Amino acid sequence: MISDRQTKEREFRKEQIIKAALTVFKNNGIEKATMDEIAKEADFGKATLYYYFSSKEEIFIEILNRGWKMIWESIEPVIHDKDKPKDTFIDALNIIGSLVRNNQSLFEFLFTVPQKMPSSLNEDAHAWKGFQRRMYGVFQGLLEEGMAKKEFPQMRSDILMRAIGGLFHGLFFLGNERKPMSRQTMEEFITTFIGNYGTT
Amino acid sequence: MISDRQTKEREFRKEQIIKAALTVFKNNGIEKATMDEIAKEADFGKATLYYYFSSKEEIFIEILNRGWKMIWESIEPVIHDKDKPKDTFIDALNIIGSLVRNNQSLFEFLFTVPQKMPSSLNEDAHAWKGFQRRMYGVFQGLLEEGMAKKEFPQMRSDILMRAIGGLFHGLFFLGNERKPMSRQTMEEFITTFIGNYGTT
DNA sequence: TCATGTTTCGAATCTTAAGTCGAAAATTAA
DNA sequence: TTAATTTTCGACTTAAGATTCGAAACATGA
Repeated sequence: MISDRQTKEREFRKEQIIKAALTVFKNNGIEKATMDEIAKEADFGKATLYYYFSSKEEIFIEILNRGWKMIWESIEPVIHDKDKPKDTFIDALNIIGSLVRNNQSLFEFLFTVPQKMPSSLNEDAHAWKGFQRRMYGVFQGLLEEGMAKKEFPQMRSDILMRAIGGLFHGLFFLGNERKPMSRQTMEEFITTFIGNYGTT
Repeated sequence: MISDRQTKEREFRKEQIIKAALTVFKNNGIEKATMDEIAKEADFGKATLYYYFSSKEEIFIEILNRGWKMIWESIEPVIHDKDKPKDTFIDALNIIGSLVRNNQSLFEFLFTVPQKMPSSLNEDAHAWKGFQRRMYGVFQGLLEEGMAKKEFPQMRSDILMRAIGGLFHGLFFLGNERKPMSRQTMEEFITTFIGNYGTT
C-alpha cells in the first residue's frame, strides 16, 4: 500500500537524483558523469540510484524529457500568432534565450548530450524527441511563412534552419566564456543576422 | 640501420592506420572508434597499431595535427591581404568550405571530436591547437579591421566570432543530411548573414 | 509488537575497451 | 645461409564504470 506521501517522497528523491546528475554534469562534463559521482553528489548509495532509475540512461532521458517539455510549453503559447511570422519567430527565440540564460547548464545538457551519446537516448520513441520535432517544425514553418511574406531572405528553409540553429548554439555554447548572453545582445544578433528584411 | 625505403613504408603504414581510424569514425562515430575496430579496418593486428602509435589518443592527435595544418596552410596565402577585410574574410571562409566539402568526415572529426573528448587531446601543447589559435586570431582580426572600416556590423568581435563559428558549423554539420554544402549555397548564406554591409 | 513492505547500501559481478607480452614470422645484410 | 633486426599478432592483463545481489535498516499498519 503506497500512501500519497510516500509517492510524493519518491518523486522528491527522483528529483534529487536528477539535480545531482545535472550538478555532476555541470562540474565534470558528461564523460565523467558516472553513477558513482552522481550517487556521491546526491548523497545516496549507488545501488539506491538503481532503485529509482533502471539505468543511467533513464536518468538522462528523464532530464531530456522534462527539459524539452519545458521548452515546448514555454513557446507553445506564442507560436500560434501566424500574423507576423518573423516577429513570432523572434519572440520564440527570445523565450528560449531566457530559458537558457536561466539555467545554462541544463540547456547545455539538452543541446549537447544527445549528440555526444550515440546510445538509445536518441531513439524516436522518447518523449523529448517529439517535443524537439514539434519545435523544429514550428520554427521551420514560421520561416517558410515568413519567406512567403518576404520577411526573410528567400532560401531553402531547411538550410536556413541549420544556419540559425548553429548560430544560436554558437552564441550560447561556444567559447570558454560561459557567461549568459544578455537579451539585448541576443536581440542585436538576431536582428543583424536575420532581421534586415521586410518589417521591423 | 633503417633504410630510406623502410622509413617510407613505416610512414605509409601509419597513413593506413590513420585512414582506417577515420573510416571507422565515419561509419561508427567516435564512441565506437575502438582500437579493435580500427585494427580490423586497417587489416592489422591490434598490437601492431601499438607498434606504430603509442596510444589511441596519439592516433587522434596525429589526425588533428595534420588536419589543422592543412587548414592553416590553405588559408595562410590569402589572409595577408588586409586591404578589404571582408573580402579576405569571405575568401578564407570559402577556402575552408571547399576543404570541408572535399572531405566532410575528416572535418567533422576535426571540428567535433575535441569537444566530445575531454582527454588530453585539447592540451595547448599540441601542434593543432596552435594552428587553431592562429586561425581564430586571423579571423577575429579581420572582423575587427572590417568593423573599423564599417564593412561589418559593429559588435563585440568575440561574440560575432562565436556566432559565425556556430553558423558555419550548423551549415555543414547539423541535421541528418550529410550532403556537402555547395559553394554557391554557402556564398549565398555568407552574403545574406554578414554581407549586407559596406562594400560588395 | 510483530509481520510485511519499503528503502538503503557495500560488495561483488559483468562488460567493454585500452594497453601489454612474448613468441613467431618476415626481412635484411653480411 | 644465418644471425640480427624489424614487423606482426593472438592472447592476456588491467581498469573503469555500469549493473546486480543480498542482507540490513527503516517504516507502517494491524
